[in-house]
Amino acid sequence: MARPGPSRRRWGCGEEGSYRKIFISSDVCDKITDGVLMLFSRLLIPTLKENPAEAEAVSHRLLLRAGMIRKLASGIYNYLPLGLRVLRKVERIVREEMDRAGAQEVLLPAVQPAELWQESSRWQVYGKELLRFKDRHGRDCCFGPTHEEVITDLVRKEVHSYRQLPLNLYQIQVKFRDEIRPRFGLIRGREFIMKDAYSFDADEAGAEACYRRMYDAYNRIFSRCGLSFKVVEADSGPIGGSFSHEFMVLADTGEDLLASCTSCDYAANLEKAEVAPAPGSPGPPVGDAPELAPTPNVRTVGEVAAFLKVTPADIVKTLIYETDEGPVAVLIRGDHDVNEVKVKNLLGVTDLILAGLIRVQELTGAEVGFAGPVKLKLPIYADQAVARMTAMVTGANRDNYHLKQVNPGRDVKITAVADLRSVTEQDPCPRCGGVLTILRGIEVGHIFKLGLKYSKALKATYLDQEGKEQYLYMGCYGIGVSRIVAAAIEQGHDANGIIFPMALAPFQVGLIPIALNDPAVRECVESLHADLEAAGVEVLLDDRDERPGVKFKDCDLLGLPFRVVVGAKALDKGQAEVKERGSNETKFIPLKELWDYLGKLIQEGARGNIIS
RNA sequence: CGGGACGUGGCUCAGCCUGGUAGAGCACAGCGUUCGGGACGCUGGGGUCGGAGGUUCAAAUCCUCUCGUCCCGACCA
Repeated sequence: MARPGPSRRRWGCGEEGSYRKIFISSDVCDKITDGVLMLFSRLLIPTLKENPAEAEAVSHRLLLRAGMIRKLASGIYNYLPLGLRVLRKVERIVREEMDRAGAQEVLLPAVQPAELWQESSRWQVYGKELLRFKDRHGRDCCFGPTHEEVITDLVRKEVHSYRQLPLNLYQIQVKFRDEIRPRFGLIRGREFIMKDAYSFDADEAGAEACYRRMYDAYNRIFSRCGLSFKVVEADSGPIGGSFSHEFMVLADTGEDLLASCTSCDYAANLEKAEVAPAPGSPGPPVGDAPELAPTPNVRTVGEVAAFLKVTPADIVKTLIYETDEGPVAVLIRGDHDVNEVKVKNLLGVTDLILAGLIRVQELTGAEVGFAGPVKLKLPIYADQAVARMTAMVTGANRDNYHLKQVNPGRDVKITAVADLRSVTEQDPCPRCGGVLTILRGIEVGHIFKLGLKYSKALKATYLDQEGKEQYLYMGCYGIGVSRIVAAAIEQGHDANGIIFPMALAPFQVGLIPIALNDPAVRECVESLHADLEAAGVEVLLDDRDERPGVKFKDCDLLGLPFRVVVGAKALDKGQAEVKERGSNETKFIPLKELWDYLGKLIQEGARGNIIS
């Protein structure tokens, strides 16, 4: 019989004849050792009927139920054979696209010496997330949460000339971040698998070109993974310059909020999303001076609004923050939310913490709930919406009193006005004035320009054409490889289990024989299995001595895109039943056409796997 | 780190309030019957009730401490 397509021996199989007689147990072990057959009964796939108590998020639950992962400790997981297969699929796509974009794969150590981190001064800065320990000689070490230091060290030692540039190195590595709160299984583990790439360029223009190449590569990667995602502008922190994008998989369980315009292509992480300044200019001050109003035990915006019969938009919250440069006050309109990332960036500080009850009393002279900007002896930063208000209501810095008719320019000494709040769906798009929606997403990729931060700290330089020493321009590009596995499940599932995109499914076809003891069924399944494997289709043959219902349930749970059932009835007509996991469509296909039928569908579904 | 919940065979949980025999379902092993959507019968193995201390004649149950896990908020792929 002619084999369709190239005979791919993906699992290093032996003779074609060895596909046969798969149910003869004495042979089976040999074949398994050879890696020829993927028999359900031989693989470690400990599926669970019930939801594990420890799992809440869909992907976490289903990964456990499908026997893909098991927890070893908080935020630390074993990958079982099926889970690993999915992970490998992601890795393969990532490798292919990184290579295609001109990056080179390396493998850097997981354990790193403290010296490098001290050199970049992140040993002090990184905090408790960095897992530190000592080796037997008492030398400080850490388990790498990221590899800027290591890669920069490598490159400063090996790269000295502009002739060696540009350079883009990546790795797929286990990382460890001692997260405050690991959660949602693979979405936020402490140990996780990440692809991280670092680019080195002679100048800024080169760095930006590289950034764009990575941007394109990332789009290809996530498309190929079959994910529905959105690229958003991201906060790059104090060092990042103007370029930073995050790749978000849209999912209700996402931990990130993003604002997206329904008319243009503006999209940004909520931390970053700009608020368009309102048009027009503020009206003249109202009244002659602020007016004291008793507000006994009335503290929150809601309470004050109700008590004084005004709207939250008439009120201004005065938030007292502690920073590494001392305390500050931030003014936000009552119906708005402060955006601490924006505040941090404006102030150029790394620590920003709401002051405690006692500190607030020290600094304002009143309990929390009565702080106000009038005569407050702190630097005062006002959101642009506040600066436009007239006759606002604020705390009086006196217990049980508020002030009415406060006018920013007249009564409050404002240090600076800026965009300090988060956008809402009521705000217009800052680019086109269109309508914004707020969505949830899982961050699966982040690219940003590092500039000279690390090359300066670690003195990574090269000689340019004039023989002048120059710092290397760096970029950094991460992908949460293990997180993608979870994200794909968050996006693809139903009540029966996982619905994997073709490109990530551990197998493309689940082959289920009904009534194994029927020789005709057995014969048919054997040859189908052989034909499909030979056609390059990955098949999981459920050879277990289980009732059909059990096999159907497991097949659905595992999320294999196609289920092929061979039963006596259809077989009499020379047919097999093919069910598509995603659509639940069932068709009876003549056996002879099966590989052709499936092959086409799989190719279509896995456009991702084909490099165009 | 703050707030909440929970730790009882491999899994899901009951028992705890009101102290006295450790239970169910699933899973597992054997036998038999079944066999197109998580079958059934019989038999069997498996738990120092997270750990330590205390109260008590007696602790899964009450008290204290401790460890671990999960959920909600501040970090990040």
